[in-house]
Amino acid sequence: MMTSVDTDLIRVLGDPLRLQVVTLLAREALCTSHLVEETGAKQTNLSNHLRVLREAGVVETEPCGRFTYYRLRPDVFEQLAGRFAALAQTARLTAEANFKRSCP
Amino acid sequence: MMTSVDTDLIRVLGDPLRLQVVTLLAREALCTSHLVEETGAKQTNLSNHLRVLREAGVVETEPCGRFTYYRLRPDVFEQLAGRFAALAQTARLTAEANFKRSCP
DNA sequence: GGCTGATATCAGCTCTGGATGATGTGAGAG
DNA sequence: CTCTCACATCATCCAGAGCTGATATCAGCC
Repeated sequence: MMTSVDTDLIRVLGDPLRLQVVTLLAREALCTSHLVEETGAKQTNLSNHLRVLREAGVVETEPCGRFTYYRLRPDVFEQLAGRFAALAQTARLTAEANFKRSCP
Repeated sequence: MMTSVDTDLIRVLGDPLRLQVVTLLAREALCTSHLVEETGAKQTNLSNHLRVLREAGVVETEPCGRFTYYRLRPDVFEQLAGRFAALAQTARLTAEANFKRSCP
């Protein structure tokens, strides 16, 4: 079954600061100092969250001298959007047809 | 700005058991005992998670005698899918055009 | 080489959030 | 009315996740 929309990925995106970072990175590649400036979060904290995003495959890094550019991986979000769209579609169908399992 | 894809909603969906429930409910409306049976989780635990889903507006309930039917609200997922699709699109554009803010 | 600035890692604290057992509520069967 | 069953709520426990300060790494500049 196509059930499991990888929980870990959603979990990673369920944090306010991380989602803010993701939203910022969607528009342009940024390095850590930019993100510190934009979010107001401390460097250490941000670096920890970026590590989480990196390990989840949400972002990729490109070293540039002393700086490190972070950019979003669009395919991750395309897949995620697709999963949710599919879920929405089956839910819509279920709602319209009023599918329900009878009480035992 | 259309930035903030409501973190709370994503957070709610970022739990394995809750996502499993959502996936089950996408196909057919079920009552708690069904979900207990399907997931193998304890009734109390499941009831707690259902409360979270209810308060997040993800599911709606319909009492039916002693039973309570849970059904998914498709619009929630349609919106969510739309948000992620938009995010994916801007990220795709950014990646192809290689938008990056210059290092200070 | 030594220094500075950018970023990552580590260790520790705190507190949220999930799991569980006991209990409350409310509807139907007898 | 009473008993049972479906479900919700409450109180508690504990692991995990986020925040922070200190430290390590690593690249460029002098």
